[in-house]
Amino acid sequence: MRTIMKAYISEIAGFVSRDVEIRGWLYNKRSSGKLYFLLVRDGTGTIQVIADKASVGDEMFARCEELTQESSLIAKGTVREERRAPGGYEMVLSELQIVHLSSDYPLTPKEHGVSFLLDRRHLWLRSSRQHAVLSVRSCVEKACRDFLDSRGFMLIDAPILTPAACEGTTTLFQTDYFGSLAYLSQSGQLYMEAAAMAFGKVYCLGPTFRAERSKTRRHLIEFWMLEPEVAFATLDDVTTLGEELVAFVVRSVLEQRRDALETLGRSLEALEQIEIPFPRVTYGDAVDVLKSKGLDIKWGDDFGAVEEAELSKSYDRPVFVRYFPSECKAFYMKSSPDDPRTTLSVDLLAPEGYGEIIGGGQREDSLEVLEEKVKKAGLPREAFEWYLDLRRYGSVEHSGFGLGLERTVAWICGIEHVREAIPFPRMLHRLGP
RNA sequence: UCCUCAGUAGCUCAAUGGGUAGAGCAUCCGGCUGUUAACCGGAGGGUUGUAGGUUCGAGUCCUACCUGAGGAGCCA
Repeated sequence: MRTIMKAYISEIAGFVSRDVEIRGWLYNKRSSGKLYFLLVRDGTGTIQVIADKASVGDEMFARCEELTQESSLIAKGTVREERRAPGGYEMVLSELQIVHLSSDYPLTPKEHGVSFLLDRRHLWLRSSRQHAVLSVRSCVEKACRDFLDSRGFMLIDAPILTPAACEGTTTLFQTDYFGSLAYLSQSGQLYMEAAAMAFGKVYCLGPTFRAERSKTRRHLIEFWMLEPEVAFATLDDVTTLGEELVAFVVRSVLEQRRDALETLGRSLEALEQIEIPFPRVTYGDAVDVLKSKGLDIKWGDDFGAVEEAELSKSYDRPVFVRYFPSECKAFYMKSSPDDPRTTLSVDLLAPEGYGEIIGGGQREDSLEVLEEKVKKAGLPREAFEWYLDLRRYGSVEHSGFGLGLERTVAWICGIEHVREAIPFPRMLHRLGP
């Protein structure tokens, strides 16, 4: 018996007229009398496998009949180009082995509700849309890392268990740490500031946790952030960095995951417009614009979902809003030298109403001013002594930002809710599977 | 935490003004030689989220609770 080459479906075009073996799961099947059309997926793609009763024989044809949705199988056959087949290629079956017979697979090829699907997220991942979204996520993470690595940044992994709040304002998950309290990190930023003083240009990419009772399409309890931090960098430097990063990420997805975007029905034109430079407005100007549009907002208010959506609607690409009032931003933001009411801060709002995907700015580098800000924010000084040290031993101006991975993926994919942009979402009232 | 909406078959939904609970998909049986969420015929499948109330009679009306979804605030 001759050996047959194993192939992945994504590479099937290179095997035309050859006999190959594919290993995967039955996505769906259709029959037409003496024919079976098996839609097989192997994680890299899907292909139609055709079984002709006359040529495969009664016994193998009966095995096709026996196959249920999501049964695992090994199929051997000849690859050919076929216009009538989805994807343009199909495999003419010559041998079929059922690895495991699935029964009563809960996700039928028809519609399901969100709650039902989320309860079965471990199975939902197998569907083509989820496959597409998560392949974009994988591409976004790689593009982020490639971009920063190519610019000489060092990856510094931030701790998850921390002794205190990074930004005392938001709620933290608490856990026991051998008799004392520890908290799950809500940002790696403070540690990145320390690392920037050691390595110059650094970033972290990892999960963060917010124990906020948020319940919107833009919120997760556990989400991932990319946080670059650069020594000797100003607000302008880091604005430009964010702009080039986002443009690079979008371009990478367009180049490498076009098929996924098409599966999702994403408008490619909207993404192709994402080119630098992105518009930059000041917080003050943004408030004036919003007022002129009739929104009820005054100087000093932070932007809500309505304000963000209204602002981003005016542009066909992401827009930077800078110089927010200090009351809207965290204690470590450096005040503007020419207007102490405002901070050297920057948010990036994604278009099409997807809201804030970047938040950052220039950090306070004066020991005295930072001590005062820690005090004013009502934070426990002891927990921040190490952070204050960074201003005692060779303090320099430095800046950075956090990019929300799921919001970025949701925007690029054009999906409604961030919960689909992460493999296993943790949300208010949902911890599992 | 607040506001709005919804819980009926495994899933997605329907059921006039209160009068015997219905369809598609899935499952099982039968048919079809190029299907595209295939199609056609047949079968099984229900304590209508829970508890109470009104009524001759409640999926439908009332009260409370539970669960979920959408949104707000906060933020990425």
